[in-house]
Amino acid sequence: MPWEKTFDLDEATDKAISVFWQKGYEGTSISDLVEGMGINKGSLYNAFGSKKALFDRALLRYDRKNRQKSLRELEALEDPVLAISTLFDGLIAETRGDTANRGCLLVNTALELPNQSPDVQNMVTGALRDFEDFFRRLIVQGQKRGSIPAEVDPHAASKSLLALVVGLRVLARGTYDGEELAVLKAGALKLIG
Amino acid sequence: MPWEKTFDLDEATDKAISVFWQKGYEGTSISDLVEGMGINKGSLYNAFGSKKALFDRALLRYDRKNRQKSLRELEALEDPVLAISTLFDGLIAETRGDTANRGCLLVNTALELPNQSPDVQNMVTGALRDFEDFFRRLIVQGQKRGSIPAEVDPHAASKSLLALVVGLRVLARGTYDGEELAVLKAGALKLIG
DNA sequence: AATTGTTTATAACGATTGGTATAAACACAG
DNA sequence: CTGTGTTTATACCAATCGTTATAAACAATT
Repeated sequence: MPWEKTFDLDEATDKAISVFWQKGYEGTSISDLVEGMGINKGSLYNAFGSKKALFDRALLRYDRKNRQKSLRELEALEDPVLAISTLFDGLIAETRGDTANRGCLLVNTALELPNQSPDVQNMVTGALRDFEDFFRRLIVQGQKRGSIPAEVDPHAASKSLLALVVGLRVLARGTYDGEELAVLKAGALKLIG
Repeated sequence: MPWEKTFDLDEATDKAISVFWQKGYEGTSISDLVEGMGINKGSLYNAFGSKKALFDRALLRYDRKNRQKSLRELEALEDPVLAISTLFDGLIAETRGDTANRGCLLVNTALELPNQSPDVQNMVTGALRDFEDFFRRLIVQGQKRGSIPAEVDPHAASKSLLALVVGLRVLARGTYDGEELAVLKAGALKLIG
């Protein structure tokens, strides 16, 4: 048995994420990927098969490492209002550090949805519905504990919060700066207060 | 003086809008435009100069015919809460009729902002800030008339409303259907109530 | 009918697209 | 040292990209 791979697939995927994130799927060429990932074109096709397959893998990994991880940590706070407040603080802090205005790969992809493959469509819609469920669970929990008024409709409020997050991500790509986005947190809290 | 043009520039631009709207700027090829606009490639370049120039013109016209027109009509209602309520009704009705999930050309472009030309960047950010100003004027007006509580912060609420609209437009591209988007109206009214 | 400028169709431009092929360089196992 | 299989570099593929050029068909004014 000879030599079993040399570069790390996940590391290479992380670099691919970075490229897709900046340029979008359509706007990214194989040359961009070869340059950004630091591997040869032959290795890329040998390891990942195609541009589309690489994007699928990159998007899946991005979602797991970012959205899923964050939501898990926030839910572990066991304090719904604090979780939502902290979520927005995090989004705003992330935007402040995002000098290239990359926004969120998931939301960027959500806007290209009709032109994406079914695999990608399912991943994106699944992630967004998962996000909405997260908000709904928090609201119900908060109402049980009395920190969120019973008049709040969990289904309506969770969808509104998701729309607010998505809107924030879009506006972060060049329209609003960190200071302007910060006021959206007040809007989020108003939706559950 | 000979023959002064045969096809209508604005009509042709409308058809170009339709193509860009469905496929995005990057995803639209000259062939797509020639086919969709029903004119020859030579005529296209003679009349519009370049793909980029055509997109500039298309985006400008789209904004004027849609966003600017709608906001003007809503402001003429002279009833801030009704105006915002009607705005969301309109967005939801538009989404229901949008079987191709085209969303909003302006928001679609806003998400591609960092990769767009300065002209386009300025047009998009200008339009979004104009949208925010529209909300702020309505809120101030509503507070004067007593239909909107004085505790509402016009600057924060107007930005939150804009984010909600933008989020709605993104989620309309394949994640939520008309019925699900309808609940966002309640969220908007809560932000000013 | 001659002039003028737009239309069309068609061909071509160089550059780039996503993807494949090839062969030498290389790293490990036996 | 000999396999085995990955890496690299390089060349290549047909197709498409945005754009320009050409020449015939056409519509209007003079």
